[in-house]
Amino acid sequence: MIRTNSNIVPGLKKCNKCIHCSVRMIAFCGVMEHQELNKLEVLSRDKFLEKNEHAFFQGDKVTNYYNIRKGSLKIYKLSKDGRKQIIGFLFPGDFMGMSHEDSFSYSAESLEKTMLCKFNKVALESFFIKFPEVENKILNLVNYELSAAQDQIFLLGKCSAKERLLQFFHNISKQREKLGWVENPIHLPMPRSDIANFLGLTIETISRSLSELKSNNIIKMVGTNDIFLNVKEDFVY
Amino acid sequence: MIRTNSNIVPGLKKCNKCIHCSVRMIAFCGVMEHQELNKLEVLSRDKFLEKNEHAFFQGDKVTNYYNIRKGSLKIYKLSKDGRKQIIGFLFPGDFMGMSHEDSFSYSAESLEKTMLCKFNKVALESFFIKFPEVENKILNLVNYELSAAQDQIFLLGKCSAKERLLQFFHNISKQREKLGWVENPIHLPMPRSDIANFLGLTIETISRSLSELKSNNIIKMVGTNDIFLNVKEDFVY
DNA sequence: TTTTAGATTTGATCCATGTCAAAATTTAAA
DNA sequence: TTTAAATTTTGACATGGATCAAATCTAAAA
Repeated sequence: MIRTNSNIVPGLKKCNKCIHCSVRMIAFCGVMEHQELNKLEVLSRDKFLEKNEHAFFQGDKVTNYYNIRKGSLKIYKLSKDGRKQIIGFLFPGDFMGMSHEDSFSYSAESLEKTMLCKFNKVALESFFIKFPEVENKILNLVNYELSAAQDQIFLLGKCSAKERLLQFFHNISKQREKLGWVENPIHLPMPRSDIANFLGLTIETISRSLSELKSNNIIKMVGTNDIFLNVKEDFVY
Repeated sequence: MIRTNSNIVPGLKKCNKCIHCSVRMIAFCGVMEHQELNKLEVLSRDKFLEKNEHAFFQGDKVTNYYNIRKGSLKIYKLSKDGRKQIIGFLFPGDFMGMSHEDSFSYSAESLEKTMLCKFNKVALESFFIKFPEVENKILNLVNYELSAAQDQIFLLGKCSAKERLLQFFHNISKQREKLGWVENPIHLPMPRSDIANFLGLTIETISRSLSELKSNNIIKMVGTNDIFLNVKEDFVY
């Protein structure tokens, strides 16, 4: 049996220092030198989420920012009349919680057991003033998110159901590559209903598209949530 | 006859100082004091675009950033196989050209005669280091853009053709309000084909939806490009 | 003013995806 | 293990918006 990091629970607190953090180099903390890192570390508080637990809700006042250290979340918006649209999935290394106004414009809910670094908003913003390269890195991350959102607009505006699903899988594969995880098979931490919602489709269409991709040998499934991709190019860009 | 600002062409260069700029307070320059503003002004170069002229193309190396001073642009992405998706429209006060990588992830084309302030990328980024409140303002603007992109994802994922069109009109109305222009009637600087593309629909569907909105007295049209909105609430949020 | 090319609207038909229903599978509970 | 609940898949049918075609309308050019 292969032991994964997730099994190493005892002693976690002691190994928890930023300097040993496995996602530091892809998170905003990656721009800091070791001595600066210590000053950031004292601002950080651990926050654990059970599966399907919210980090915050749309409309809540923004008091904290978060780094995702382990696990995953969905972020979604609700309209006045109760319609829900998932606008993204977040993975280790992602920064979460910034808003252009005082309150969150979306809700954030974990897809599995998840670990966050929580920073007081005011404290972290003071930190930016002392370490402008940190704010600059955050600006770069927000620009990256904006670009991802624009890609999603393309997907919803111009792609068929099968194309949306395949692109979604490729995006998860690229995310894993960025994290240094095996790119194939990819694991889907979210149910079909979340995939459908995110891609602007229904679960039935997702299921039918999956069946077609399988019978065309474009993907291979192991169980319901692990997928091998046989096509490596992402067709859109 | 009512004289609008757009008629005042002679003497423009002389009235062109940042201090007198009509969009300064909604643009990033709005955070600067007068003496700082002079230092920014020397970095700025005027750039005029005729109708349907590109400011830059997707894939070009990013060497400049832009402020829109007058007119409007569409920004769009092209896929490998030639599909095009408009991902946004830009208006006076908007900041344009930031990217998370070296090259532009979209193209920018004017919808009408347009005036830009052009800043050398390296020079403006050096300016950020001296005036961190400017970079902070840009971060806020990018967060605003991100939020707008997320709203568009909601629109494409969950709204009917008629809802998309109505929300689009409301967004333009809000934009005008922000600029201190009359909210009603709104003027559409783009052709139907651009509206259709942006909303993930066809021109025929736009035309049919328009006809329905007219016959239900939700909008009133003057010519083909000026619209009175009778409903003031934006239904989604 | 008249002509002409382009843009917009309207009509007829089609199809990709949605909706509703039921069967099969997976996961959790007893 | 067995049972029950939830999730996923498959089937039959409906529909909103796309496609193709033609008729208007608008604005620029002659």
